[in-house]
Formats: sequence, C-alpha cells, structure tokens
Amino acid sequence: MSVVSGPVRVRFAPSPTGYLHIGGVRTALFNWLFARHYGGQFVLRIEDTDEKRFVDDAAADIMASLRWAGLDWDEGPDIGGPFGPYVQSQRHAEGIYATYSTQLLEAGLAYMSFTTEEELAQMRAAAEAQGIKSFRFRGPERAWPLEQQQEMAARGRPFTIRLKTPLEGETRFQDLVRGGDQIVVQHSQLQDIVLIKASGMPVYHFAHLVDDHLMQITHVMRAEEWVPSTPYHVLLYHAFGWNLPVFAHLPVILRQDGKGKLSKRKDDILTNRFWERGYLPEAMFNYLALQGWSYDDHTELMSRDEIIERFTIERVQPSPARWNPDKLKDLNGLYIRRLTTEQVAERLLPYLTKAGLIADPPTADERAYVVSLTPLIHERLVELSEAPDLLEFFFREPSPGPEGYDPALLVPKKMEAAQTAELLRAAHEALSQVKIWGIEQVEAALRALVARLEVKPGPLFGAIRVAVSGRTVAPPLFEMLVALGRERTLARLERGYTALG
RNA sequence: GCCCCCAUAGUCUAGCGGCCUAGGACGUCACCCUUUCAAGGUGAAGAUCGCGGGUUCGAAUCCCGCUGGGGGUACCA
Repeated sequence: MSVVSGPVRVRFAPSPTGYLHIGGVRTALFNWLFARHYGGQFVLRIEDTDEKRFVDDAAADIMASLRWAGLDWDEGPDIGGPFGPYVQSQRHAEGIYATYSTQLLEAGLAYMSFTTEEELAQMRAAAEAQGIKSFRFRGPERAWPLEQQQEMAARGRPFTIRLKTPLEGETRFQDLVRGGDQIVVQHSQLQDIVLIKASGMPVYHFAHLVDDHLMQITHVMRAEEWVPSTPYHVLLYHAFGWNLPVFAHLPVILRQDGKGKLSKRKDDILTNRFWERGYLPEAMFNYLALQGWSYDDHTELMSRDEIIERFTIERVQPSPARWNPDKLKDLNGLYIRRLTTEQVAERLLPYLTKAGLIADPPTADERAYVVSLTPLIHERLVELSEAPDLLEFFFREPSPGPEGYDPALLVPKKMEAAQTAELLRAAHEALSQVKIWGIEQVEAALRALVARLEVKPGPLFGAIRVAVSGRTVAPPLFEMLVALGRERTLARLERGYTALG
C-alpha cells in the first residue's frame, strides 16, 4: 500500500537570488517525479521576497535550467494557472500576505515588534558577552494589547510582525522521508520569528506557507535544511486553522569533499554550466534521480518514463549524498554512446560553432562533414564539449615547429629523426599510390609497407598519426586518414618528414 | 554553545530479523582486445555493516548511549 493517497499537488519554489545549482534541480526533479508518478500537478513559484539579494535575470535562468533538465510545470509564472500569480512580489502587491498577517494580529497570535535590527544585534552581542548560551528573542510587545501596538505604529515607528510562539510545550510533525518517528521540538527552543519585515515584505516562513495553502499544495518536498524551521510552519498552520501538508525533507547533496552542502557561489555546480560543458540532460536527469533515490539493488540506467513509473517516496532515503562528478561523467558517456551517429553529430554542432571550427549556422557541407567525422570520436566522448579539441585538426592544419606541434613527437621511442623521416617518406610514397581512398585500401597499403620495411606497426603508425594530426592521441589511424582525404594526408606527411630533415 | 537530522567499501547505493560466507555501480588495479587513446570483455583489491551496550534462538536490520558527519540557530531563502 502506498503512503500517498488522495490528490497530489507539489511545487518547486526557488528564490531568484542566484542561478540554479544541481541541488536545486534535484529538489525540483523529485517534486516533478512525485507529481508525474502520482498523476498530480507540479507548480513553479518564484519566491522573490529577498529584496537585498535579488538577482535580475535569475528567475529566467532558473526556468531555462529546469527546461534544459527536461522538467515542465503545470502552473507557473510564465504560463499562469488557476492560483496565480506565481511570483510572490506580485502576490505581495495584491495585498495577499497583509490580509493574512492582519488576521493573525487580530487573533492575538502575532504582534507588531518595534525592536529594530540594530537593537536586536546589540541584544545578541550583550547576551553573548554575558555567556548566555542561546539568545531567543521574544519581543515585549507580545504582552501588549493590539491597540497599543497600533498606536505605536500610527506614530510612525517602523515595525515587523512576529509570530507569538508558545513558551511551553512542544510541536511534533511527521516526515515522509524519515518515516517512523515524529520529529519533536520543544517550544522553549523557539523564538518569535519575523513574519513581515519592516518593509512590509513577508519572509519565506510566512509567504510560502500562505501560498502553499492558497495553491492547495498537498506535499511539501524541500531540502533537509528546512527541517529545523518546520515547527514554526506547523505552528502557523495551527494558528490559521489550516490543514497541514505532508512534509518530505530531501537529503542535501554534499560537496565533493563532503564538507558542507552545495552552494550557489561555487559555479562549477551551476546547472547552466553543464550544458556548456557538454552534458546530456538525460544523463543529468538519470544521475540526479539516483541522488537519494534508488529503484533496486542493480538498476541504474533508466529512461525518464521508467523513472517516473518507478519513483516512490518510500524509496527516497534520508542520508545525504555526496556530489560525484565521476559518476556523472560515466553516465554521460554511456548516454552519448547510446545515441546514433546523427544524433551525436547534431548535438556536436553548437560546440564546434562556438569553437569557430564551423560557420554559424553550419553549412550543409559542414554538417555532412561533421556527421562523417562523428564515428571517429563517438565512443571516446565523455563531454560533448571535448569535440572541438578532438576534431580540430580536421579543420585546421597542424604543422611541425614553434607555431604548431613539437617535431620531436614524430619520432617514436628508440628511433632516430633521420630514420623516422625515411619512414614517413616511405608512407607518403605508399599512400600516394593508393587508387581508391578507402579504409581497406589505406590499411592494406600501410600493412604492406610494414611487412616490406620489416618494422613494427606501432612506431610507423604512431609517426604517421603525429604527422597527420599533430598529436599522439587521436582516432583510429585508417579511419582518420580517409576522413582527412588523400591530399591533406599526403601534404601533412610531407611536412612531417621535411621538418625532420 | 544550543536544537534537529543522518550513519553499509574512497564515492553513490541494495538490504527493512534468519535468503548476507553483505549484492550492484563509479573510481582504482591487472589481464585480454589493439596502431595511440577510449570503448568493450574478464578478473582483483577494497566494508570487523562508525563504536559500545542491550532485545532475540538469531541483528547490517529493533532499542539505548557514545562518536563522527551534516543542517539550523537572520527584518536570507
């Protein structure tokens, strides 16, 4: 029997204070999978109540990142929906939060607090100086009648609205990911948190909760870092007399070194970087699904549809996972190899264009050429962005010397330069006589040369490889020569032995 | 400091009282294939299931303590 019954409405509610990192995508992904698996709705809501850290293009970037990862939403800022608007600053402008904070004020469950930030900072410092272990703020106004609070406000004193947290007792709540036991927090550990800032803008604790209620969110799936503040949320639901959503706190993704959670400030884990670096969204999707969720004891490679079908909250585990780029790379390579030549070629074009190897947009000839080159590197690719480097010598002439590659690379181990030059000259001679420039013919000619000169294939092929590509590591030789064409092959061999004197 | 959460190899994980002499994957190493590099194939090393107590005929699995790690402690989210 499933632990989930009834309708399902979940949301992903990022704040546009920075670009999306993969931890954020994972949270979005799990919400999305949950909605898709149980046939519910996935809502995107922008929580832009942080006026200080607001980043102008962050919301657009976040949405682009989600789309890249293959996530779509049923309701959101760009497409609207029955519970709009889906941007908190707009909802604030409509007076939604003020309506509800007033309700709490009138019920005596919240109060206007006239203590300023500066005063609060001083109080905290003073407490610390006195060796007081933990400072929990409860404003003196919690005892005031509402009229007195309003009088102060009328006199122009700036105020925040704080939750009047109970002094005694405890709050408990259940978490779907942690199952079993309830999480219990003593009220003595709480303080009177700010609900509405002096600017009139609500804080997360208040805004998200009002919106979750109004948008009829049934399951709140968010990162584990929210567990400690959940008691405040439970208290608020009770204050309003609203039904609680089901909580499911997802394990955080730890940094690669295990020291702390992923941060937006570290740009190597920003989602938009993964497109640039040549990651396939389907590989990222698969990788992220496996961060905190598993299907069984051996299945890892799964399509989007398979994951949707198999995803259940029961199989989400509570312990944090560590960011593992090696694993992602492995999956990416696996996914690249599963694509057809044409599909890979198509995905390679933007990277080649960006590197300036082909035109923007690519011509028909360039496209065809890239399709013909793709098999040479297809199974060698781990990141699509490696393609320009691997294919560069097909588009630009490598030359021995200070401007190009080191001529010493031409000379195989245990061999002299003059000897190598002879080898390359012989190869030039042999290849210039090949009638049909095909893989079999080129191979036959070079194998015959190996036999005739009584040399090992390794050193000879190695010298040719360098002469033709300017590097010691390259795609298979015969395929490479054929893709290069007779003219360019011969010209490069000649330049090779000329450089060796 | 205080509060909360978590705990199986370097990493991600399977395991939800006997199928475990702990399974899979990444990474590492070796060998095979081979013109380089990959890919692929075969195999290996790597976990006293963090430690200590219980409960039970029997514990990686349940309970308690400790330790370690992580998170929170803002008029940030």
